[in-house]
Amino acid sequence: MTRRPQKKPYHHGDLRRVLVETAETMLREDGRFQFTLREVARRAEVSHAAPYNHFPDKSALLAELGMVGFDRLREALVASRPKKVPTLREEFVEMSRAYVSFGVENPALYRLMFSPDVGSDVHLSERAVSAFRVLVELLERGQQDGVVRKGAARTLSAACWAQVHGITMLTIDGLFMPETVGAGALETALAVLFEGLER
Amino acid sequence: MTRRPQKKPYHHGDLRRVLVETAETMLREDGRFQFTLREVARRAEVSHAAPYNHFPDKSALLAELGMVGFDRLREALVASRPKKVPTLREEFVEMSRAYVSFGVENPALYRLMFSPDVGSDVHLSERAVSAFRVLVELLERGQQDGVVRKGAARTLSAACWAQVHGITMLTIDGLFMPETVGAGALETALAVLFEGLER
DNA sequence: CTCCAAATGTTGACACGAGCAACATATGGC
DNA sequence: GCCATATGTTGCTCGTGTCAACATTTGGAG
Repeated sequence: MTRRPQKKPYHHGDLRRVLVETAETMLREDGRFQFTLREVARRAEVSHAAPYNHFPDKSALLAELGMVGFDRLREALVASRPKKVPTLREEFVEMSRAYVSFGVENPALYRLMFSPDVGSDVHLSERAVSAFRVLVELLERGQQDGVVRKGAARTLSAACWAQVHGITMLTIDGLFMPETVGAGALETALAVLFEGLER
Repeated sequence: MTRRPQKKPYHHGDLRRVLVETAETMLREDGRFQFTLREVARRAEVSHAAPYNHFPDKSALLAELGMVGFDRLREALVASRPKKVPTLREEFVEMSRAYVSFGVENPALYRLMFSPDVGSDVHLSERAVSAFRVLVELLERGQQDGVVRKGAARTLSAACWAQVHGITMLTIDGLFMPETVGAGALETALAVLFEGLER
């Protein structure tokens, strides 16, 4: 009789996961990146200090969210490959679109992933590099097929990463809009980039 | 006798400007973007509520700083033109370097310029577009010389902007470092980009 | 010159978030 | 069964953004 499942037990049981998920939801709702630990606790129906049993401080929770974000991004990139056997260029464009879409659809999360608020967490950088590697592999295949110029694949990939990251950020900031940069700017940017990659 | 110049007069005289300059200094010192209105007031040797006579709220001061930042950036771009009559490519590379240097040398300010904390201030966007136009003009000249592919110059410029913005941001975040992206990644990225711009 | 309205500063409040400490309750290994 | 530990709670302290009430200056209008 000490346990009444319909009433909340003293111990939550899986609070850490719930906190992360709740925070994720808040990021998705907010658009703006502005959430408080206390608000997360409130939504999780837990006292304002409870999160400190699972995260040393706020930025640790943010770092966790950032890692989740990079994992998601990585998955989105991997999943972007077209079904039909595509040309490398098609594959490249699809992956780039997937990247930008991810950021535009999750602006607060995306910004968080690159925010200084998460501190310079080593694990976070590792996740970022892990997502980055998906791009490196694509370019390596392109080099084997002779479609992509010679050179260190990770260096060429960095150029691509910078390009899509820049497009994503500017779009989120409302600076990459048709009235400013013209229609079809995304397509143009990707075309310029890819043609620069060709030998 | 009501005025004693060596003692601080009740009215500051030019507080608005001092606040902006103080805040700028703090941004330069901080590296991290983390400053408070009260700290600005403290440094300006003024009461904590004094800034509210000049800015409706914190984000208004931030927006002002952002505008200053875009003006500085614009000046840096304009000043980047090499002395000797250069090829367009040289000019392009120099301007890009100047852009990235600006961001890397003023990380907190640069981040602020693209931060959601400043709100979507219309004036800020205008300043951003104004800086952006320097790039558009360069590409238009390139098109007249037949060095740059045809197409709306502002759309091609957007691709460049995204590239240098991405490089700058990733560098500030410590993700565009040699151990991750290889040595000479900046040069490679700019080469890829420029060659993509050529017809 | 005088006097008042507006501009500009100051003090003191309030609400709220981060983080810490002391305490309460559950859990799991012995 | 019992106690160390993990997990939650309550209640503080401190700092920040913002507002309201009040003080001091300044710049005209008369």
